[in-house]
Amino acid sequence: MPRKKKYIESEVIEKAMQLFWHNGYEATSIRELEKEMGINQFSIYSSFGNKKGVFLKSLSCYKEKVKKELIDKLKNSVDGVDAIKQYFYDFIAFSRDAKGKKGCLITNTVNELGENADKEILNSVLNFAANVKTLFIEKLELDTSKTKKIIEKQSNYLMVALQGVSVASKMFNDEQLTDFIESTFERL
Amino acid sequence: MPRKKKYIESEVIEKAMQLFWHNGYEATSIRELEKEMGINQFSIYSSFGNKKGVFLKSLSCYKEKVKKELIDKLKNSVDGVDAIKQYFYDFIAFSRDAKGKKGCLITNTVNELGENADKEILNSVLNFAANVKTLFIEKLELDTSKTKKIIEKQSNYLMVALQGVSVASKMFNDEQLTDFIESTFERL
DNA sequence: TTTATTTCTAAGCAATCGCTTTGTTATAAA
DNA sequence: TTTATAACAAAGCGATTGCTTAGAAATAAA
Repeated sequence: MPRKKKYIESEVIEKAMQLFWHNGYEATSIRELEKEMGINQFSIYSSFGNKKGVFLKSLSCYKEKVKKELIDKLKNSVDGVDAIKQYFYDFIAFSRDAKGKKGCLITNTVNELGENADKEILNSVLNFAANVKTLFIEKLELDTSKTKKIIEKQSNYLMVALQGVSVASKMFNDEQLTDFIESTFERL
Repeated sequence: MPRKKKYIESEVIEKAMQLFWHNGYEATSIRELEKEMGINQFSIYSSFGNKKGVFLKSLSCYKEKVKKELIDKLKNSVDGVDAIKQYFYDFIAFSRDAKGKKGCLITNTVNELGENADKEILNSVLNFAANVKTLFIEKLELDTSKTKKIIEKQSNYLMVALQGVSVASKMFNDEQLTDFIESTFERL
């Protein structure tokens, strides 16, 4: 009996995600979300509950996007360390668009909300980081000469390095980023 | 003829800086600054003009603190690369206090405000990064076997690595951070 | 003591925040 | 065609934002 929704939730969340990615969580207002998502506040709240709900869905959307555009490529590669290195370069391209340098939404969120962030948000973020690390470990294990201990150390190294690239991609130029990535992978 | 101020500007700015360091620029309200600085809004505005003015002074205060507690030690060291490595470890301790993990105020600011930040703020931030890089270069040059090109590359490498430590220090544990620092300096 | 000047407290400004409510419009089942 | 139901647009809620203003309190010079 009721009329149908004029919007598709996954489509409007993609737009919300872009806004959070550009501006961060707190700096993104419901009014801006209205405009960007193309639906009004009532629809936002009836579909997603509250601002945090929109953000959590946006985080999921971001993860899917990363999976499609970065993770799957890494997973399917037959290379080990070289594939991870390519992931770093791919991420830099991924983190940019016509509107500017956005870094990584996950890293941005940790940096903005810190350890005192809402637990659901924090879980979502940490869960993603854990997945990436697991994937790095899988790729490192392709070199069977490496011990478990070395692989653990190198995966920790790569995870922090990735955070560095995420922040640095906002302020450093391509030469500096290339220097970093090349140096990072020189001895792995 | 007039009455005297009850507060010392440098003292209240130190407290404002701590608040910005913990919570970021946007998330710090004038009301919170009032409480933390121990003076009221009128005094804040008459001394510093506006919120941005308080923040700019806070950035200067932060830089002085870093200089005293980290930079001077690095400058005075006779070591080269090892002194930089120690700087990384010192930074981690520096970035923590009883209230939590704060990262680096400069990095936090870049990550929060991005490339669209106010120009005065951006200048202040980029100027600091340039100073640190110059100092790293000086220390790298102590090894006279390194070419200019290698030193440029390694200094870029170290600057991005430092950003990584700053963000990662908020969410990673000490073992992961140590793995990162040790691995980072294996490559120099 | 008087007076000029500045700091102080405290109330108040418009604008915006996240969120809710109200009343209208559209639509699928009866 | 009627009717129940949900989506819609828009106005409005109290709270908070950065910032200003008005009046009282304090103090050094006259």
